[in-house]
Amino acid sequence: MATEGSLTTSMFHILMSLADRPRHGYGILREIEGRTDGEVRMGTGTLYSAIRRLLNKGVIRESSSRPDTDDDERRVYYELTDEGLAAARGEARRLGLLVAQARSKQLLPRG
Amino acid sequence: MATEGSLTTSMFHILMSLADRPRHGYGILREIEGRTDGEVRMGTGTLYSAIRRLLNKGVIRESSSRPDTDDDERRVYYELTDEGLAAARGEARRLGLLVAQARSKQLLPRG
DNA sequence: CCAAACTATATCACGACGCGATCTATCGCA
DNA sequence: TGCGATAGATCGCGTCGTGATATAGTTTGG
Repeated sequence: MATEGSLTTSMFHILMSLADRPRHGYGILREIEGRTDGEVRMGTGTLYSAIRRLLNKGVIRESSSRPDTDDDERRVYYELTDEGLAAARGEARRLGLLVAQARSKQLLPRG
Repeated sequence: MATEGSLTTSMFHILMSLADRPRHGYGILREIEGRTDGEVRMGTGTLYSAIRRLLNKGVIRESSSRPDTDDDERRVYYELTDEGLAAARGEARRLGLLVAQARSKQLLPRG
């Protein structure tokens, strides 16, 4: 839709994963699965193509920080840019409004 | 993503419009714009192609009920099916969880 | 000790979807 | 009469999600 700066659900999930700390691709996958109790399972095709697009948009970047223990040299770490944090907050705000509207339309309990 | 029965944001907006009463295409457009304070403006390309897909999915159907006043014979009215109401509630619930997660990641005020 | 499962990244092709542009036609109003 | 709003519809382009497939190192259970 013509909603400035809005993100797809996949992209928002990825930004949410990176909101608290840098993570690598596969780690993002597991964080999403864990956070959503296994309800959301992103495939690697979705993940890596979304990462490429997010890099191009400038909302994430490769991170040089790596864990001092349990590292794996194959990993590529990513982190939010300032624009990425702002984009994530904007999308969270939009979704919050959407949920409030759903509640007022009796689509949720305590509406 | 591999999230059973999930809807795109456009589709969810349309189902929300139909949650309280049947509406016609152009009416859905204006309801969305009004409900979101003009932040979301869906084009007719998005609208009518989404309506076709929602009809095919069986979540909306053409409605025979028409307003007794201020009608316009050009209009085509739509309403939610039982499956459509369930789908809208499911999506609202998923989005609510997503917003709660965003809040716990400090992406929203009062998090 | 070896196979299977897991970790990790990456690409491809297909289909679904968003979206602006464009078209046709009617309606309400000045 | 003429113009803007209402109303529905389609087209093509570009974006995106997705499963399949490939490659390869690591861990773990039997």
